[in-house]
Amino acid sequence: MSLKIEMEKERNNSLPQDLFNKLRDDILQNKIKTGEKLTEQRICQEYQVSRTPVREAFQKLELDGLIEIIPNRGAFVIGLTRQDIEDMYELRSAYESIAVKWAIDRMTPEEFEDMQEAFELMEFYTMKQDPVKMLAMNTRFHQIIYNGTKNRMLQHVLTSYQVYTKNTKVSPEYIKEYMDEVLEEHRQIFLAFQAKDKAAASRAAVQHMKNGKHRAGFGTD
Amino acid sequence: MSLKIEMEKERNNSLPQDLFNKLRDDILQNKIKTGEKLTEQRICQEYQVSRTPVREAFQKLELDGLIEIIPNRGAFVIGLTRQDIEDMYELRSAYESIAVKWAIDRMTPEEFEDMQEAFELMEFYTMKQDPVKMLAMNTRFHQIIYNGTKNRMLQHVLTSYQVYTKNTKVSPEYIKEYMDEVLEEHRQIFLAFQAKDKAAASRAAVQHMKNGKHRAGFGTD
DNA sequence: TTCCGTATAATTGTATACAAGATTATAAAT
DNA sequence: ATTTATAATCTTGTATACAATTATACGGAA
Repeated sequence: MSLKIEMEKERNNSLPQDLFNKLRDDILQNKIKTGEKLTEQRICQEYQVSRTPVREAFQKLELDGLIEIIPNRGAFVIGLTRQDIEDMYELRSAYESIAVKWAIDRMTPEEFEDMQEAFELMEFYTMKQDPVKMLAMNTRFHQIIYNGTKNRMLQHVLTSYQVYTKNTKVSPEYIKEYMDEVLEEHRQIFLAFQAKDKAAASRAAVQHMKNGKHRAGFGTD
Repeated sequence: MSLKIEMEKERNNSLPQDLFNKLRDDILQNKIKTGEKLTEQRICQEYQVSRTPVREAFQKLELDGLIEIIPNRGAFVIGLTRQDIEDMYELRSAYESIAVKWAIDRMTPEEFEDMQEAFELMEFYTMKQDPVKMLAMNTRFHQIIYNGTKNRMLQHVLTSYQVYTKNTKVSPEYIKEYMDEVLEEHRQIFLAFQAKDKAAASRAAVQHMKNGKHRAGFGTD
């Protein structure tokens, strides 16, 4: 099965973790539909593994709110509604605001250098008009901030939102038109970090989320 | 074993779910120390179950950030530092603020009635000086708000913070002194809900968190 | 046909078995 | 005594087996 081969390429994690990641992406990308039942056996055959790791992945999916496990009945997919995604931008915005403030105080010099490098690469790939690599650096830029907060709960939730957002987003081609805009928003965040200006960083992060929501096709409520 | 008997009393959930809840509480209450290795066999013997449900519970604990599973090595407890708890109050505050605003718009009349009842019972148990039942109603009051937001992600995160806070808190006897104060803070929130005043509800919720942090022995940063 | 009950099949829940990797103990060599 | 190599033991990772519950199919009665 193609899915299995695809997965084997990048097997640094445990089997349950990989299954979790794959199933999560499939649910977020609507390859697996809302309400659908995830039969253990089907997943087993699809990935050529036994029920044990599949069940362990299911437990994680349940805690992540992507499926509901009804005892003795099975696992049912819970998708994201338009409202869920719209809400998520507001939740993420609140946490991004806190994150930049904490990161400015708690980040190590090494992490700041990483951030600078990530930003400069964003500039580079914007210039080269390479949306895929630009997006990868975008993800990295934010991830460095999350790690800089030194708070596991915040890191986890924001990373989760990042994955959700990425998977429900539009094509790289569409992004191409907005690359300059996105770069400028990150520049504002980066400059605020350089100046260690927490208020400015917070404003820039919130604005970035607001614009991101708009770019993803959601009104500014 | 006493733990098993204790657990059997309230077995409406699945076995992995019960194990998850029990282990989470034990970690938060520091009965299981930070850094300690959770051997599957030990948990199996303690609860008289096989490794399968134990491993499934471990997966959930890992996603919740309470343990770290190192492949082929085992599960190691990650505790909460004082800084983690202090941070949590700020994270929770930001979400409580959003929650009351959403709940005011999205709550059903039935949910509002439940909220009113929960508040009135808080008044009653404050009068009766019963801190345990007062605290139970406190939990219920907030839970009604969370459900009122109609957003699963927010519900999940806030419920999680609630569990964390509850388990790291001081004794009911200590709470007794603050019952009137706590009641008044909830009255402010409730009145704002009655008036559907989102700004006032947000202010009241944030103030409630700020005071709660102080009562738990954490300076107002 | 429609409804209901029973029997059969399918699926989930839990326990156990086996394989692979990690840890510890033992013994030999320096 | 210390160190290193090797073997035994223990722990985890995965698969399978068995038990319990649920879903489905079949057949008879109204």
